[in-house]
Amino acid sequence: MGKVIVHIDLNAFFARAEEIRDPSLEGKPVAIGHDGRSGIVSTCSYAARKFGIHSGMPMFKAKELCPNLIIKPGDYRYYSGLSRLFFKFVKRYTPLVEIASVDECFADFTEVVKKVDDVPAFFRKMQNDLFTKTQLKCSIGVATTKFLAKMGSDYQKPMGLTFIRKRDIPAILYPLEIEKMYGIGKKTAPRLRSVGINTIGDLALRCDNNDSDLINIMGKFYQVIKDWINGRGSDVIVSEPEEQKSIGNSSTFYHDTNDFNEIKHMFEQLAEEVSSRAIKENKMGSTIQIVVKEADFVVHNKSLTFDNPTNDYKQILGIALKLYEKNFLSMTVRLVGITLQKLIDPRDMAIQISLFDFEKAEEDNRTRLLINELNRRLKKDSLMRASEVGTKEKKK
DNA sequence: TCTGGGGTCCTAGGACCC
DNA sequence: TCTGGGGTCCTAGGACCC
Repeated sequence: MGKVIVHIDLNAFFARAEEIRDPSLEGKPVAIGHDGRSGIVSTCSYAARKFGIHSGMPMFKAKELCPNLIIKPGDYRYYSGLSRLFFKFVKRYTPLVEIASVDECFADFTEVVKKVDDVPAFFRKMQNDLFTKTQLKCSIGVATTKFLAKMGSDYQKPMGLTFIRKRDIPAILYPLEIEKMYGIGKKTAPRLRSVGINTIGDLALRCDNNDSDLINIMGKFYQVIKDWINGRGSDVIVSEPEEQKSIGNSSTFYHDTNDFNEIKHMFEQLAEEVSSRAIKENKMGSTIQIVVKEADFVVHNKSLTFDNPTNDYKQILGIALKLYEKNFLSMTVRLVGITLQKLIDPRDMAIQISLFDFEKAEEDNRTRLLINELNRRLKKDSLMRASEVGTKEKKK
């Protein structure tokens, strides 16, 4: 018997949150996002969607489609409070809850469901209880794997409840357009269509035949997709929040610029944000990456790895500026960002050295590669000796 | 008035060594 | 002296998701 994996997705979460706070908004076209030159729609209510508005759309375009659109800037503190309520609600049913993002989670209901007679009625009640207690609306997907549960919660919105057993895959998923497949984005979808794969059903058929076009397009992801679509995907719920891998901040200029002072000022703000978040979360990183987006949207990254992890504002700023000056000076840019990577908890660190500058970091980098190398040789050497000893002892 | 900001993971090439 | 293949780390770029 397989597991019972559930995916719960809050419908139009930010927009719904605004409606909960101000019921007069209910039924009206509401969009969350910055109403500025380069603002885009983060989320919008179902009433707004009827005008053709969707997330990711430039705000000015949304206003064209719907002149009466109500625009809210987004109150993320409030949203995350509601979000915590939602997870708390789900955890009352089972501790096996994997938080996937602010408005969705997976949960393992295998044991819960064993005590239930009418399973669809049970989930319908859960959905209604969430609404009564928090006013939040959700869609629920119930399946044997995380992928199928996710596709299930996406199938009917809002307040949908969809069961996808393995035998339901052809009826439910096969007719869907290829863009509906989780993991297929706007780059891969056109490539799949160009080789005649237009629906998930087409994809499934070509997977069965180990189609070479498909393998070429998908690369390593091919096997994963094939498993997903055949109902063999992962059913493992990771309840512990995973260690964060990076802390970053980026910002788009009001106007594209090559004014170094302006850019420097932006880097100062970004470094301050990254540093304070890292300190707050008790993290230090030993790689600093800057990202630069040109006026034509071409993105460049430069990074530097060094020996002694830091979360110090001055060090982060210093490295970011050096990377910028070295690679992008005089470039006209749209956005810049700083990301701190290779995070560790400083409490796990044995040594901390405060001396720090860019040249030293670059030198450290070379030194560290050498140390890595020596370390490997040492390991190899000791292994060899161990095996030599083993041989000698055998001979005895 | 075209196109945000937070992330994660994968790939491919270069450097380096055995 | 020439050469192959395996392996790891760093870096830059890309794709995707919410």
